[in-house]
Amino acid sequence: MSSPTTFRDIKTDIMRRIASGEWAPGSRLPNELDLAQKFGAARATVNRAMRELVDDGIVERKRKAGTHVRSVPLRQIRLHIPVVRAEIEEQGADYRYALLHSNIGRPPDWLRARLSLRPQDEVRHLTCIHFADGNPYQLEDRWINLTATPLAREADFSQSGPSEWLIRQVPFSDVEVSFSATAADTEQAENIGCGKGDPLFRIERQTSWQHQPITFVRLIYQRGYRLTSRY
Amino acid sequence: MSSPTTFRDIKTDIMRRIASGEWAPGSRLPNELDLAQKFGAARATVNRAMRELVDDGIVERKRKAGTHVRSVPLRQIRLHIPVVRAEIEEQGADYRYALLHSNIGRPPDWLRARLSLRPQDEVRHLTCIHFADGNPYQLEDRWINLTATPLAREADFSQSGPSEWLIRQVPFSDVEVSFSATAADTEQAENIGCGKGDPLFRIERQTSWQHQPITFVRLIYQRGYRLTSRY
DNA sequence: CAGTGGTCTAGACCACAGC
DNA sequence: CTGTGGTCTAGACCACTGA
Repeated sequence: MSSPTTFRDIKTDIMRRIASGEWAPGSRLPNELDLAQKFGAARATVNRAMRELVDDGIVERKRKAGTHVRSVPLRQIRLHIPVVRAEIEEQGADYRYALLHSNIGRPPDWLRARLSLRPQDEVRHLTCIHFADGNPYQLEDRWINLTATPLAREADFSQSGPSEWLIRQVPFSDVEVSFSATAADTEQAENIGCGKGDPLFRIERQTSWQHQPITFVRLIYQRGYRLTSRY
Repeated sequence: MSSPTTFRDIKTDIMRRIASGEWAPGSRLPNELDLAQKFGAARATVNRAMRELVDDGIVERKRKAGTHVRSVPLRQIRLHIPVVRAEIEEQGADYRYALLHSNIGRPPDWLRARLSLRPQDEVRHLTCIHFADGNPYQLEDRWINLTATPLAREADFSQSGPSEWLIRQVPFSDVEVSFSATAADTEQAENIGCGKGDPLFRIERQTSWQHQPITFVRLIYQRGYRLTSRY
């Protein structure tokens, strides 16, 4: 008697059949009960395999309609956005942080629109630099909604960055992130040590939690930075 | 009699306790059996909730050691890298494609090193433009390993791009992707219609399948492009 | 060695949505 | 209306790994 069929076996076999063309894009797979009999497994085991295939963007499922191979496989990656301190220390470099500027006030219009802030909301605005081995690595331009996180009004960001503080205050959040390229303006060029107009990699991220806007941040990386991921 | 506790209920409750500080970062959660009793659910239900929490980067689990709240929550996103045709058409714009250049030969050294190609391997090199409403949207610089995908030697890429062809030939793959900013060189500036030295968003992606290198591609986007995602 | 998570089974009820 | 996936249960065996 051989060991029982695992959900991994089933997943692999189904992927093989899809790759081989036996189950073409758009075609319908047998239902769970039939597959369970075919593989000699319980329906729950087949179900787990199928859920992972959905998760991987390989098939789509609908009640009654059944399971279909996606006609265009969904190209998706799991991107880990590193916390800058950890990223630098993992490279074996020395991490240092500096707060350039901090103030509290009414948000500018573009920010109010972007975060859907109300007229009475105040924000704390911070600009910081993160260094690796003494060289500028990342500029952080951070806005925190004080209505959502009132403790940020008095928090001390002179020794460590607002990211690390926020992640403790708000462990989960809904996030919208965007990646782009930008040209260094005069101030950025000076702070990060590159020429004016040099291409810099930029991440913008706004987070909210339970429909309340928390923070917006713009991260500018040193010249030549790459954000890399495998999947 | 109320309806049974769902894995979602359990997940939500655990997240609430973590957010409230009841289960602090680094602390150990009760084991599955205890949680199952506490929630009045089967162990399998608790297990599913916990597996999702692992997946979301909120907890870590090890046999015997138990389940611990991650001390630094893992910031990860699910990034959907759009197929350029779909991306353009979803914006309601007209998609057009042009092949600029195609040839077959030995790979340059940097590519051989990057993809771990063997001395006898040949590659097909293609450069293409993707247009949105007549404007250059993306430049594609594509290298295909002909040993892995011999059909690419004769394939016709004059009407549609190699991405769409490859995705049909190789539905799954292991991928390494990187995002960065680059300055437009003379040729890129001309092709994409921007100034030389302008900052451009770049994606580089190399894919393999079953330890065999398939392709390397460098995508350069029009000025001002943003890759955006929610999670 | 023993506690913990990893997984499978067989059966059940249910919700949704195509037919 | 009925087929299909979505989920829960109770129980079992096993594999890893920390104490």
